[in-house]
Amino acid sequence: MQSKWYPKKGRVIFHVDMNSFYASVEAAFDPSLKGKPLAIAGNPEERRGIIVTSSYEARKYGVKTTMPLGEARRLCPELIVMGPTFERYRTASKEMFKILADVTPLVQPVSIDEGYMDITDCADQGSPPEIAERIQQRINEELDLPCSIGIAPNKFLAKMASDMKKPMGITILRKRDLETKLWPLPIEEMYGVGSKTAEKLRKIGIETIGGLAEHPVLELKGVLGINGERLKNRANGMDDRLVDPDAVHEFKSIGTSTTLPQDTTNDTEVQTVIRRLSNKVEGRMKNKKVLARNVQLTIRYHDRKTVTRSRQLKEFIHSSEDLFQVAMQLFDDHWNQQPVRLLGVTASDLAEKSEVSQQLDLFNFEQYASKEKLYKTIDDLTEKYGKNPFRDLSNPTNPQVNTSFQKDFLDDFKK
DNA sequence: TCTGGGGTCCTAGGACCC
DNA sequence: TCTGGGGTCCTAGGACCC
Repeated sequence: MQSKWYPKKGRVIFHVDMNSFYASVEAAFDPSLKGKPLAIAGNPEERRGIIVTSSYEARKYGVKTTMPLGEARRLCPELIVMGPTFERYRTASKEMFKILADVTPLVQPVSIDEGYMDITDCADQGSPPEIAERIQQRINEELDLPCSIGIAPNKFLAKMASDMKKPMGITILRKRDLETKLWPLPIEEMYGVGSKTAEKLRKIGIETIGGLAEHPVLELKGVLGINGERLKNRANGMDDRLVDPDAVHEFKSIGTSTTLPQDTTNDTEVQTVIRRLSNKVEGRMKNKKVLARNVQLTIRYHDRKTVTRSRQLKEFIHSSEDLFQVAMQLFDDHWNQQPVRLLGVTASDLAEKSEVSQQLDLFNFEQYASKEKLYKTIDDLTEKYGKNPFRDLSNPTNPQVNTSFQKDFLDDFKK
């Protein structure tokens, strides 16, 4: 949520973007790879082999992210291809964010290799370009990794700025630079505009970010809905989103999926895969100490048509057996008998384990002298807080527990 | 050469309640 | 006797990003 408060004074936001991160980490790990065309590809020998990241040397040959491996090899016969080593990337990422945290606690990681910083109150450490340069040098000297940094008054402009000079760039994008630096760019280079949106915009005569910036908002809303207005504001350099260091902990779903070695219609094979995916999701839920109340199954068919089917549950679950049962039920209910290419299991509507067990305690009636006493206590507290935090008291297995208000309520109740 | 796996946010319709 | 409109929840799909 955005705070209602916005600073009167302009902010200074950095976007730090690691350059071809996976490839750079591998080259730092094994310096003999430096200066060579290198690509990281998911499972090189299987059909899921697509390019995840490539070094700048490889990019010169036209090797690009999401390109099938075979095509990449054709474009660049001497391409060195490696599978990903995620542990290495996670370690490097942690070290990188440590360096950012030395400047300010206002760091918001957005993925393994990029993050925003709000350095508005870091004037004592030097000018923004000086701070950026120090960060870039430290990451380069201590981790042997290149990065680009965008400096701007908000997140959107900082993001666009970090893209403007790579690798090892530092780019300042001020409001007064919009006309010369941002507006001439083709519309699809705008963050938030993908191929579908770009196509719609081109249909109404918009070719550049500048064209979007000055287009009548009504027509934009007609074509893109509320997003049309937001994109127009961004194109005009307006973006109020705050740098939120806690956002990274507020994840909303945990899922995993896999493309099968071959398409299948075999029920036991499907069962084996869904079992494996459920185990994996359970493991990650355990690590994060969360329970889930919604399970989603993804099926991609041989023709790449993808359907998702989900079920909202009465109670929170955590075991792989429960995940498996729900996912398998969804499969049996909705599979159209066509060969399956990919399967996925996702847990969502998450709650922290500690909060859910508090809930269960609350409704363990035996610990109170009587049900009447429990309800009386809840009534008293409801009066005190002006509202009852539980959606439906007649169904104690279906409470909602995600707000701090509810936490306070529960803490109070325990007294 | 045929297109991975991890996510988030938004939209829209139907069910249901008031 | 006929009927409005708001709000929330649930489900499914689409768009986008790294």
